[in-house]
Amino acid sequence: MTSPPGDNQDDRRDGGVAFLLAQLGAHAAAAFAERVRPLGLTPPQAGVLRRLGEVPGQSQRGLADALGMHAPRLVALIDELEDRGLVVRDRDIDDRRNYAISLTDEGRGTLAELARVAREHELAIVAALDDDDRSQLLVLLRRLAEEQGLTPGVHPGFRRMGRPG
Amino acid sequence: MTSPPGDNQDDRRDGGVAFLLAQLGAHAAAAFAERVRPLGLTPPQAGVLRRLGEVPGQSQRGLADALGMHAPRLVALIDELEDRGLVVRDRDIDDRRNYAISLTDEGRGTLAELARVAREHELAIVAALDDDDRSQLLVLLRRLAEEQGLTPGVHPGFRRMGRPG
DNA sequence: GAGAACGATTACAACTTGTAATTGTTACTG
DNA sequence: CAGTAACAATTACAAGTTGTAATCGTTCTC
Repeated sequence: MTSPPGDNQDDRRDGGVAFLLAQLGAHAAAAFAERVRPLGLTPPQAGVLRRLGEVPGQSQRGLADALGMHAPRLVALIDELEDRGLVVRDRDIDDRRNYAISLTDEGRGTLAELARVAREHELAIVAALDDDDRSQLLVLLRRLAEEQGLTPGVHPGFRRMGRPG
Repeated sequence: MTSPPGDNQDDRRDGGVAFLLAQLGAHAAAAFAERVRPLGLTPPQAGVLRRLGEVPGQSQRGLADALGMHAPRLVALIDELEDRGLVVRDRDIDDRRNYAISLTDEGRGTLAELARVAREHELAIVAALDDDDRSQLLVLLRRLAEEQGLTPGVHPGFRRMGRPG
């Protein structure tokens, strides 16, 4: 027994770490969706843009794998981003089956705004903690994520997110 | 730029607290759904049972409010739980509009299994941490949840969860 | 009593996601 | 140098879930 009778509410569902993570995670995801809505983006689209900023010229298959989503889903996302002029599809000269997806100048601008929004979002979420506590929390969460085998930057919920306003 | 020096990657999307919370939260929710599936329950149904264990004889409206879900959604959940003999609908004698929902003996048995599963789930999630770190994490997460105005025990994602196997 | 308010229910519509089949291109192989 | 297999991208389709609006019975109030 790790928890004495007095404070064994540690593993109770409404007070345990697991439930709090699920609760806070859903809240953080919803809040982020709210923040990127004014940019006309959904969280999955934001993930696509960010990934393209890191690794330009990827194929759609590569993007889909990196983001953990299915190919048909990605097609629709790219379609919308391309229609709005944020990304372009260029044929890969070596292998014309592949499309090389890249950011346009406008896409880079949106990505910059996205970075700003993400920064604000982060600050809003950790507003209750001072710098020391934030570092502490970051260390603990990263340890959990690693133990659970989660890939950095890949959000399991990229598959289901609401539309922009 | 790849990874600038120092620790300003704290607010980068793939490493910040906000993203880690969303990532871990989605993972924890999915893992919990997986664990309750053998019991033939979805997470929302598990929430209903747990709530009924705490406050028996509630009306459906009371339950819906307490769990943060819409009435029509709750009707379907109760229907299934009642068909399986886990809960019963009794008319409120004072106000016959209300149905008083209670657990059956079998429902109490399922609730006990549910508690066991939840305990295992909690331990699996925090497996990477020792007791001190768990307490520390719990304190930090509770502070975040309070700051964000989250109601203890109410999961924002109770509205969308998969079916049992 | 007559009408407004409320709980529960049903029916409906919108949305999102996963699977399967299609097309065009490249690599392998006899 | 065919001809087949494999792969990227796309399209079409089907399934499941969720939120809104209308319906029915009951209760409170004037």
